[in-house]
Amino acid sequence: MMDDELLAVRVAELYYDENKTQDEIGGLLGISRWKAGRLLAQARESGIVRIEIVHPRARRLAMERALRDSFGLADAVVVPTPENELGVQARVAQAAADFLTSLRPVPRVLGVSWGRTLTDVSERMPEGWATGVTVVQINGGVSLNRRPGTASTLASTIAQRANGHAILLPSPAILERLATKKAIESDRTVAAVLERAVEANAYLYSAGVVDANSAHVESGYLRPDDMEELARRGAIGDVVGRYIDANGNIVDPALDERTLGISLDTLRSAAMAILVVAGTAKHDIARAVVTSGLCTVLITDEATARALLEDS
Amino acid sequence: MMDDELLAVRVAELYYDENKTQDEIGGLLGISRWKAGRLLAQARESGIVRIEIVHPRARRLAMERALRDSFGLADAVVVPTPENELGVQARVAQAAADFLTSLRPVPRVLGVSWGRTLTDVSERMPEGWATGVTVVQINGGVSLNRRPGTASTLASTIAQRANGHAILLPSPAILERLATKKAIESDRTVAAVLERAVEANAYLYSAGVVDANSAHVESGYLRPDDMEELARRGAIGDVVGRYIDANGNIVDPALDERTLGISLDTLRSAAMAILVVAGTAKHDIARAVVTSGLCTVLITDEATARALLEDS
DNA sequence: CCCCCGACTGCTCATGTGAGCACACACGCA
DNA sequence: TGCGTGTGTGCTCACATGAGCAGTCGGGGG
Repeated sequence: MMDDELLAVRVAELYYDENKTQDEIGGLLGISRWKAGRLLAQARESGIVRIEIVHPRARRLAMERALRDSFGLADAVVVPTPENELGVQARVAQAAADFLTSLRPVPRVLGVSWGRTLTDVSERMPEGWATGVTVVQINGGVSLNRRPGTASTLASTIAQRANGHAILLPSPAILERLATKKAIESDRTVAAVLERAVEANAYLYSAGVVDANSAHVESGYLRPDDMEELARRGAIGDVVGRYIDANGNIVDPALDERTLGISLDTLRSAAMAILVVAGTAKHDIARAVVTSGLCTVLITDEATARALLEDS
Repeated sequence: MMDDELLAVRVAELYYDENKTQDEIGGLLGISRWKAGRLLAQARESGIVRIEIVHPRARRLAMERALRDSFGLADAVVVPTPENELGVQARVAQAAADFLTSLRPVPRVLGVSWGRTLTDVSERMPEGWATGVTVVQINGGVSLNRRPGTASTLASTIAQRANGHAILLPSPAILERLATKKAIESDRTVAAVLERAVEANAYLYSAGVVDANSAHVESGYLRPDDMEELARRGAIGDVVGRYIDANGNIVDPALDERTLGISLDTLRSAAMAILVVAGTAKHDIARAVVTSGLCTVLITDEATARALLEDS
């Protein structure tokens, strides 16, 4: 066969652009119907024919399969990274909202963390996405945040749109003193929430990075030099307020003791823990979470997924 | 149906990325096999699914059809414009070479013009593209050109690779005086070539633009201020050395009289006249040629084709 | 109130398509 | 030369797919 590739191009053109049948193409190019078919398959495989699904809500199923296999996840959702690099979080948040909406069985109790990403997710939940879901906050809130109440409105929004109700955790994320934390934790109102939190059917959370403009610093729970110290100790980022290293281990036990919310072990042993994470900055923390078994479901963008798969 | 589009995306993903069968998809998404099929067709139509043939030799068959219909061409070849904008001519030249190679019936006598584009075409003709084709030069050569002999080597190359022979036109393109032109034209050697030229089965030529670094200026046939004058008179570009306006009419009859080669009417009444034209600069001259019936076959790039179709 | 119209659905049936198979041919090795 | 091997070809057959069609539903207009 002299120039197979060129012929494959002709076949692909006639098939896809002109939608001729393989038989017609065969007749037209003087080859058998089967040869045309084989050339076509070859063209698709070798990438001469590229089939692309261009839609904001489109997913990358091949990568999802790879992620599930590589990290033993129950499920994975990968959305294409948009060109402008800014809409990534929006895309991923939308994907998370879609995932929750079509999740079966519908979780009766959903544990949620807080942060910019999850706020975005909450706003994208469609009205009536489920009926009667109880949303529990799983770690301390952001009452000190400049935009007050984001943590609580986030949970409330998700709950309301499912005609359910939210159970909020009336506590800071990190306490200054261990004693205070113990005291708050044993308070009836707080303890009751935590009890519901560990019983959740599913957890939805994001992850933060060790960075001076983290929500923890912005909210005043940690100071910039605390961050530097954490980084020095090998912290990669945080999950439900708890700072971990590349292996998913707690970096600073003393600090962790003062952090109020469900434990990482609760997350690890959960039937369903959904991590929503987007953007280049979060590649490392995403890897840490995924490799240390903290999530069963990963929802992310294509670039992050590729980064995870590259060195698995 | 609440959100048809989103469903179409899911179907497309499962069909193209996961190659599930439409029946499987139906079962998976809780819709009938036929609905899945219809959604798929819809997704392709609405552009959610984009099927692209990425190959230097790929063509744009839909545009070719449109060009044939709009301008009454016998045939048209449109190649995708590459990203770098520089390889356009190479792509189009390759397409022209391919077109000639697979042209049936094989022309016994092929009339050729000269220029950068055609030189490119000649170099891309495959060895043994045909057998025994006589290649005739149809307009005056470029003996004064800095790279001497391009016009003749171009014709010779095409002829040699078809195991045929070239008939060269031993004359300048434009003569300084009408008397000289008449004299040369009536010379036996020149007249004989022109006789063969008008008998050609097919013509292959390109087009030039009215510009100070045109090959005509570079070769010394015209001066920069001649060009300005031509532009002032409404000249768009030249075809086989003859300058025309947007309607395909000769701009300067006196100049045209001094130009040696086949007439535009010969071209217009030819059974096959193949115009090879590439690049943004040549959109206008391409339009003039195509609308005034100077060619029966157009070989060009996608951007040029689009420009032609936009205001037809 | 009913009826008509259009959009949508799920079907039948003809056609298009891919997996698997037998053969043919060219090549390298004994 | 004879033999295996591997690639490429055209076939059969089962399955996937699209065109066309009748039934259904819902929303205006008489």
